[in-house]
Amino acid sequence: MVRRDAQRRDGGVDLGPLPRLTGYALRRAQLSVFADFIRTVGPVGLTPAQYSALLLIEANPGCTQSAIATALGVKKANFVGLLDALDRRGLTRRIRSAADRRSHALTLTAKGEDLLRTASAAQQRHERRMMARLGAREHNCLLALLAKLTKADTPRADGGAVRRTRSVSG
Amino acid sequence: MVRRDAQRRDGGVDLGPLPRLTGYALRRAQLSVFADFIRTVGPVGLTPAQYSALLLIEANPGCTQSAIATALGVKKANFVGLLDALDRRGLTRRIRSAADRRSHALTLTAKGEDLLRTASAAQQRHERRMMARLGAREHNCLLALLAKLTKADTPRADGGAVRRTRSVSG
DNA sequence: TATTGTTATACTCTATAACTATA
DNA sequence: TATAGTTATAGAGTATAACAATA
Repeated sequence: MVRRDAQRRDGGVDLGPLPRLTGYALRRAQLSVFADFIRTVGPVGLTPAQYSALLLIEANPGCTQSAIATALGVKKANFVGLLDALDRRGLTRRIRSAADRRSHALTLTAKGEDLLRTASAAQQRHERRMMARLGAREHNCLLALLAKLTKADTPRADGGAVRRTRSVSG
Repeated sequence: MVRRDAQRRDGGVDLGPLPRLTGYALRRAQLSVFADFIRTVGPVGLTPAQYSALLLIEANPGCTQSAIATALGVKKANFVGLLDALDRRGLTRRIRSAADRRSHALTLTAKGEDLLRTASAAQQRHERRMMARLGAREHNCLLALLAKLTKADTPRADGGAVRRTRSVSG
């Protein structure tokens, strides 16, 4: 019963140890799930990043740009353009804070709330499809494992401070 | 016992339903795992993409560029630069195929095999650390779930053919 | 001095089209 | 006519530095 499991193939090529590497398996799964998300929620007019930004603004009305950006794991500098696009479409609004006039209080407009509702309906169809790939119990198990895997590290975006990550190019 | 689980916070902001979205949880976990990979294997001189390319070439000596690129889920056009970098460093070699003179047979050089061995030692330290975050049994479970989640879809890179994915910008 | 939002910039990834040389 | 490798290019995503306004 010696199962040759280093023999998994993809279009005729031996994948070797690749499918057993945690990072590689995560990357493939993530791309697969995002592809379905984009097919399902994309037609509403939102990318995954935009959808998650709207969700966070809805859950934290009046919150600051930096706070949302950090929670999303996005640099504040890169969050500006993302917000600009939502603002331009009249989905969100930036309001100068009275307490601290450097910062913006973010809110959804009525139009933003409407679109978010539509997007969330699509998102739920997507989510149900992902759950169907695994079954409810195993899907729940997956989410727990992913949270556990993430918890240990993940000091990302601006809030992260000291972590260096020095990219290796070439 | 009504657990308010829409109340998970990150630096003072309510994450709402975000942590329960499969795609979002996958993205965060993947970034966390890749960050550890880069810290551990990066100093050897390989990115995750380069490491996986070397693994595939080692497992399929003489294989064609398109075959490797497709198996990795990379467009053949984008694989050229990746291979160029490895070739320039003397880790891989492209040999014109005698049978079909359009294609290249890819192989590792002795230097490439050496570096891959060093990288794999580092990769195993990384992998053990990821396993330690979950425990051996649960880590195994995670890999099984990810494979199941990926299997259903994933028609990526050049081989994918008809799939469109139309990106949503703005 | 430090922080918020911003601009500018650069580097990586990814996607598409078009070319060449072979088939 | 189709395929393998290549080039060029454009779009996202992400990283850093620096600036104005405000604290």
